[in-house]
Amino acid sequence: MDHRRVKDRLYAVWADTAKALASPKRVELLDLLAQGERTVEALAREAGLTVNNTSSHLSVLKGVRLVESRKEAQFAFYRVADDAVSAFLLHLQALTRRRMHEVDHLVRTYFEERDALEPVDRAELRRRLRRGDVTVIDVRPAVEYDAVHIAGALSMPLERLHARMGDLPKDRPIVAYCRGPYCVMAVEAVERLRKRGYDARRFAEGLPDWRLAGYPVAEGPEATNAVPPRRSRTASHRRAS
Amino acid sequence: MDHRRVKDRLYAVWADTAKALASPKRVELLDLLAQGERTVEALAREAGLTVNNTSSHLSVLKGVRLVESRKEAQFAFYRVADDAVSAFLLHLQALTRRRMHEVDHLVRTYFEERDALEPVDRAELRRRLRRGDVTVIDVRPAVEYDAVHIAGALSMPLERLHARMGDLPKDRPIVAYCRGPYCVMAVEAVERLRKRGYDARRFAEGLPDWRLAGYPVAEGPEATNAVPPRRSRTASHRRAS
DNA sequence: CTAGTATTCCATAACTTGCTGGAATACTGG
DNA sequence: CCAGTATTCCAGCAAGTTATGGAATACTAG
Repeated sequence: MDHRRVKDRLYAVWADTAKALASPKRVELLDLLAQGERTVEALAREAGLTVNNTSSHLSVLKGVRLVESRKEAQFAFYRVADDAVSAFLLHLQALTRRRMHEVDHLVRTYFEERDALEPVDRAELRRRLRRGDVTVIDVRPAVEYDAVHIAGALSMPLERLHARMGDLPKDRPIVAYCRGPYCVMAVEAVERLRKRGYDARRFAEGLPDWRLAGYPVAEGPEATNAVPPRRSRTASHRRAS
Repeated sequence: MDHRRVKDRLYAVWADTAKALASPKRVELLDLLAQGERTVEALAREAGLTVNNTSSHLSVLKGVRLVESRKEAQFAFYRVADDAVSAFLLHLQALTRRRMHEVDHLVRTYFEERDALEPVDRAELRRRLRRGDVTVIDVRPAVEYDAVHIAGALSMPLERLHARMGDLPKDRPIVAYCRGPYCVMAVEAVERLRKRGYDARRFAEGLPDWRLAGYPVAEGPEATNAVPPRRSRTASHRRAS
């Protein structure tokens, strides 16, 4: 058996996986898919791509088994193939953190503003959620909330924040979260809430981090009475699929 | 602040990291560096590249901070920038495992042979090493042993295995390890040992996995008396640098 | 069956990357 | 200071990748 040939194949296959992530738009698509499954057209719209192009990026991701698809009527729904894929994306982001700070002025200033919003870490958020002395809001689009959300969180998509802000109690702190540590939505939400006098902070990470840590999540739409619950609801711990 | 611009920058930076791993040869170089620092020329030789080419691949890896270098006399020594990088490489390999099986005939048959060698997992190896009822041999080149090795292991590079085989006791099991789960050296060693009647098995992973799990490692050359120690030697647990 | 829609497939053009060989740089050992 | 060695830099070519727009496919609704 020729060891050199085996080695070359191994490295080639690993590099193929990396190659699939070597395009900004594909990373963006995966990042979106980490929030829940979506159609090609939805992905195209959110990532600012043509449908053609999106389709071809998706087929690259599918080729290396990072995503899977199912067909329903005329729609193709894509999703990440495995929790390991979402976890891998988080590793990639963590690995790049240091360089991000050094390299990019635009991003650096954004980070600095972000840090002024007193991020709450995972353990603290969980503690406070258990004690019930915090209102947690999910500012991602409603479809993403419906797919999975932090158990006990209210759905308050950024675009409807203004309208629903009145529902929020002013006498206890609010924590907003969105897609991940680099997602801009929670930052935006916290800024707006603070302007209105709320005691708002942002969750330092996002839904995928929370879920992959095995912390309680729930599925489905928000209960009709939109009053902040005293205690967190049913916790469905799930471990990788 | 323009969120779309920030997003594009973020995804671009992440993709750049992935891009650095999108070449088989660069993955191979990183994989080698995960075993310890090396000069450009040594890397070129082991990966089967010209020095020119190696240098340019290394500068790509350095550009995204996956590796660092230091200059000593006329030699440039490269090393992995951080334990997180080695860990990331392991994730990449794990992520690709399923596809590896499906896709590649050459590799698949190799895997099948490998599994016949009754791999020992990390926890079991540690248990037996503690009890002292196993001889662990490191079959990587001596330089890699000197850089870091499993505490209590003997250095028995593949090319010198034949000569030193007599030193090994026949009355207890031998476990061979090398660079990682996909490294060919331990397989080779176990095959040869079995032919000579030794009770040999291979460690399912490799040195980086062991070290990153926080299990005891040691540095420096082997003690002069090459007799298998009854108990494992000093254990230096280290956590990321 | 027809019109319409969602998606994928394909050919093309602009661009990027990897490899090669030659030249430049920087250090060592006399 | 000189010859030799290790490494990096650079120009040029071959190969591969991305985005685009048009065509093909497959399904739904009527």
